[in-house]
Amino acid sequence: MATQLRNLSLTSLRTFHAVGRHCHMRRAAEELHVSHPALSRQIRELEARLGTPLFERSGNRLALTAAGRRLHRVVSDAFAQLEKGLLYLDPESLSGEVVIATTATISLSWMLRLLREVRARYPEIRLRLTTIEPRARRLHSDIDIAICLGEPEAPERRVTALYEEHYLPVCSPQLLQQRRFGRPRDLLQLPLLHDTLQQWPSWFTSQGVDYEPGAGEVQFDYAYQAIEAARLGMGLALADRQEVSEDLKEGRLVTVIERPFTIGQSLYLACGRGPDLNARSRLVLGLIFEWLSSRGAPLQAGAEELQRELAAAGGEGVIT
Amino acid sequence: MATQLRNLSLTSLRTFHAVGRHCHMRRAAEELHVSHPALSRQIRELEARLGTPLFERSGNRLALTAAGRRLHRVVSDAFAQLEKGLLYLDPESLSGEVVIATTATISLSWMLRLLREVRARYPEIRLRLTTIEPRARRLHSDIDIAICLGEPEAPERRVTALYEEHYLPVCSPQLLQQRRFGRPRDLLQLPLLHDTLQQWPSWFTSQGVDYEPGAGEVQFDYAYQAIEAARLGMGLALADRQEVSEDLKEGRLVTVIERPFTIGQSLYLACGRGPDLNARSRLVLGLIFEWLSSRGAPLQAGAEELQRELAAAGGEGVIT
DNA sequence: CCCCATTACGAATGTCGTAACGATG
DNA sequence: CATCGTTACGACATTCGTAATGGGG
Repeated sequence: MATQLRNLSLTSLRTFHAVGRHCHMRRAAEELHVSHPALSRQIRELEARLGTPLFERSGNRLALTAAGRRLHRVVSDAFAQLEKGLLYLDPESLSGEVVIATTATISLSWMLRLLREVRARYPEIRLRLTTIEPRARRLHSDIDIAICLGEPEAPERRVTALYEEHYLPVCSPQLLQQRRFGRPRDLLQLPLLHDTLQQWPSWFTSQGVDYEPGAGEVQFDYAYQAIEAARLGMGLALADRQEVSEDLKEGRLVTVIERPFTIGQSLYLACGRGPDLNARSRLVLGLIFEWLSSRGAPLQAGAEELQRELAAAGGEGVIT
Repeated sequence: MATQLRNLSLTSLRTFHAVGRHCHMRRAAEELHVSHPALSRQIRELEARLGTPLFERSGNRLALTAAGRRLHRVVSDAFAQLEKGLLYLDPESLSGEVVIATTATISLSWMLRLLREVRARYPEIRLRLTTIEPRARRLHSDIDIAICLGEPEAPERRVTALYEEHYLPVCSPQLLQQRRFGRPRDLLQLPLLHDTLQQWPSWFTSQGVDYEPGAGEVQFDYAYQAIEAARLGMGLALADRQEVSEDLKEGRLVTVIERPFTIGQSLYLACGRGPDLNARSRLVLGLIFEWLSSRGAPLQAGAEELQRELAAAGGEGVIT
């Protein structure tokens, strides 16, 4: 059994790809622009190398064996992957700018890390990051991709809900030390860090606790400031899980108590429709989706649909 | 720009795979058992076909261009996939039995569906499903793979925690109708379905509600019986999210209220260690992990490690 | 002066197409 | 007897290896 790829002729795999798809030599030969006997010999050679029949010959009919089906699945996947990867090789088609707009909080929490990944893969793409206000409704026309908190008004663009924000109380592990906070009311022992969304009161209400301002509380304009303050051990911030996922993974922040809490606030993605979406933006979008899903963001149905469309149009590999 | 795979010689891709890895013709030639000039021409031909330089020649040094890095990533992934797929083609190495042991509830909730998938892919493998009690500590020696509720005592096996059970109140959508149950105590309006684990009282306690047996309650021995009763509209069952994921997806059951609740009960996987784990079992394990992760099971760290080991040893594609 | 990549040319290998064969329904 | 897959054989094309060339350090 030659299980090593190096012992195989890759042309025979390409042949097998076509023949396995049609299960019909004549048609496969037509597709490949070669004669039928050529295929027959390629297949036979491949089977000999593998030591396993790939087709069941019953009379004049061809049918894949179980091993054949397995190989065909693998070969099809691999070829599809190659085909997709070939789409965006040409630096010419990538040269140009992609303008990304998002809030200051998102840019600090994950967009910058993502852009580092984008640049490593596609250095030909010039990137520009524009900061917008959290509830911005209008988008400047030269923005290619926008990630907004709240639904923007952009009828000429494709607007997709990404995921609903899911807020967690987080703080520095030093601040928490060994203590455990089992009940929501225990959190009032620590200073709370607010931003203008003012979610702490509704969080306590949702947990059935009366909230009253306590000692050491600080009010910020933006969430990223409250999060940075939490990193510095200044108190408890209420942050979206996705926005602090890297902090949690790397231990700069810890969750204090696990309670599901949302205020119906969603992240929205706005991009050009079909032809208005250039190849560069499609690539960046593909990496955005890979980034979010590889980090467990609970993508909404519309977002997954867009992701599939992009993948079908030709995405690439996996962020490592 | 020839972005079509059919216009490329696949041997040139194989050559590129080696040369790109070494960035050194001489060493790559050694690996492929061919002469250096052969590689040089293959690469040059490939670049011509693609219309894009893949290597930057500065003096005598080779370095991948951005396009080259992208192509190399894609090609490496595709070849790795092929290589893995080739490992388990031979029906000979698969012929034999795999004995899987699990609880009655798990077998009905997802194991049978998974086995259908396994059989479709590897019909050469004979499958046997053995039912064990939820808290079984001892495993019969001819079991290849066991999925247990609670940690089994099996020092000679590799025992891995899969995920912690996460219980949800579920019922038939007909029973729920249009009503919404915002507070945990509202659930007492519906008849509760119990199994011997008796988790309803602790669920209510965890939600700060005093529980007292109400009208229409039914007590079963096993969880799968309570779940089936819930499907039939007999009342509310408390079921592990994973165990009812298919029911939720297909609308046979709906969640009544979302509250995180665990009782520290975990699913454990027991299988042979290294050499005791035959190829057949490895394949089945690979599909088990793909099944669970593609359905969003919150796998524990040890489980993901085992999954990676299996993938490295040679798994296959994705369950569709 | 050594190491490396590239080019040139004759040789070997592999692949292909045409034609004939065998089997099936 | 029409269709299909397989085998046989001569021709073509690609790829290879050896030897020679040209840059860099």
